[in-house]
Amino acid sequence: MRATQFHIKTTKETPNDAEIISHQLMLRAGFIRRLGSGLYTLMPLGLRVVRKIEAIVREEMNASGAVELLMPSIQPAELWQESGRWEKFGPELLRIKDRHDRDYCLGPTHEEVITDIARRDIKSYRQLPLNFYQIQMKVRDEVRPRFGVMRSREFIMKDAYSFSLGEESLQACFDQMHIAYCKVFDRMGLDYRAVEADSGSIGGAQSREFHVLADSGEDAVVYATEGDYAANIEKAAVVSQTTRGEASESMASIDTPGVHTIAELSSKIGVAESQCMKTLLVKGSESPVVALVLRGDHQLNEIKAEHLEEVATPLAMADAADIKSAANCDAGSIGPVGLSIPVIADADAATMTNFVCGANENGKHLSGVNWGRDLPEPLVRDLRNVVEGDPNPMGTGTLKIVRGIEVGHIFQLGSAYSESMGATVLDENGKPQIMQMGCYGIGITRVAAAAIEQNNDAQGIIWPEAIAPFEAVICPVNMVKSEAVQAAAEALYTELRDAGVDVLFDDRPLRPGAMFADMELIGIPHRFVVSDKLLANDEIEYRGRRDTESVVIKRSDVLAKLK
RNA sequence: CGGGGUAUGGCGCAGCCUGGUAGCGCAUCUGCUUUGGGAGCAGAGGGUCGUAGGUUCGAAUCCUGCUGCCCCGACCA
Repeated sequence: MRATQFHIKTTKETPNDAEIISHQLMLRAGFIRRLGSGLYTLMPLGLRVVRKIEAIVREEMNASGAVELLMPSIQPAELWQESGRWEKFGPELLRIKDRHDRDYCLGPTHEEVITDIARRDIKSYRQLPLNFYQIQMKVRDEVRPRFGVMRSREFIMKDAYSFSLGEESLQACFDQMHIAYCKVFDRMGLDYRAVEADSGSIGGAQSREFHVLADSGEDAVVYATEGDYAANIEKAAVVSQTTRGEASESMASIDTPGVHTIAELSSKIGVAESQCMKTLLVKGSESPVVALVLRGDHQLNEIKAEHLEEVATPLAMADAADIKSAANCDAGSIGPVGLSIPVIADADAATMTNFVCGANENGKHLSGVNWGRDLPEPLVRDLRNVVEGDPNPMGTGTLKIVRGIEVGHIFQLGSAYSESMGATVLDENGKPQIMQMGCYGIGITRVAAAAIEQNNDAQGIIWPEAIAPFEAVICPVNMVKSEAVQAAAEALYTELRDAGVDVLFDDRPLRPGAMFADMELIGIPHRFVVSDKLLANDEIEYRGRRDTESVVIKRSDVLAKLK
């Protein structure tokens, strides 16, 4: 590709509304252009990157035996009503009406459509297992789009759906996707982890997320210092090792006017946060509200809480009126003593002695409180997020926490959709069986952003070679004045193209400094400079994007640099 | 959904407080010079100041409504 026939539009200034580095660089280097909140045009450079990511994904999906198709992005409401998600999905589902006033949505995912196809086309166990995939635009009306294509309202996703007879076959499909995903991210040269994840409201089955590690990641990923345990913090189990000591203080009331948070309480009365008790009221499934009790320095894990049968799904905090009627005080003064609602304590909270908690009276707290003596023993559950240093649930080492960007998710759906939508096949006995499904996603556009988060410097982007918009660039110095440089650059361009290199020939009449700066911002992995001075010795200058110095090589050694 | 901010040429901003002919940098175009790290000089084009009202002799500026966008919060006891 010749730069004069392409479209390169870079800017020195950082757009004011881009917060993270990948967003800033993608805008500055001209990979994306914002159209509206969470809506981006993929400019020619950006589209090249996306196409390379897609190609790798497509190759590995095909190699795994999956079959590509393409489903509509507009989906009739009837299908979603059938699966029950028309009501469940919430405001993220962008709903539209057509001219006949019929309801549709813009697909945020395609389980309903693929299940509809499967139930029509797949009639016999002999056709199974089968794995369909597509690479397509998804639409989610995000509460708050941000970080450019990292969390946008329209994005490209590869989604695959497997159909199996029996759980063993489902597990095999799942394992195969796990392997395929590792190959995909390995080929892209990304630093990633496959972690255990919560399976969401559908529940039960296996679920793995693939996270690219980066400080700007929106998720917390937990891994063990020894062994290969890794999990999303939403999922990571706490193995409590503490045991309860003896009660040594008597319960007393203390005045705490204006104290509403654990931090305020801790500093006001000079007691460590870990000695305070945090009491949260949430909507219950049977009783109107349920109390969740945690050590003051621990954080509630909402996913774990939501999975409790006593707690309403989805998790909802009690409102002011609920709190008033259940605890007879306002938020900030609640405590577990004397409550007549179910009290569920985190395992670590349940081993506390002589703790401080709200008195269920505004402006008062209680100190020296002890389970069993001052209030009934609670139900004990794992309610909190793990913290660094917690023991590995697998028994070896301790846990560390890093930030990750979720770029892939593989997930056993089981019969969640096939059952409600009647997707059955006849088994070898001629009996109808519900198909077992799996679903497997990769956020294509998000991978591009994640790769930049992980690979950049002060000059700009440093693309991993496999997904760079161009593998190499030819930079002629002062080509307008030198026919020799022009001829040599053209010859090199032809040679590289003939060798199958995806090369950009920067034939714009720019000064060298401007050209180099552009190419470094754009992040092309290999640069070849052609100049009169070098040509005199039959030489070319080479510089890898990560290199700090250029090297002069023989003209004949150019191709070797790309191996 | 709650709070805050913001809207001025393609981009980034000043001007607004204290009303009086709309300005700067980048980018763009022309010419000359320059040509190994985002060139210099000279010139040029480009803005219904988000939108609808109001106040005023006069509004980018003051007031009101609306809209877009951005940030924070929506894990808290």
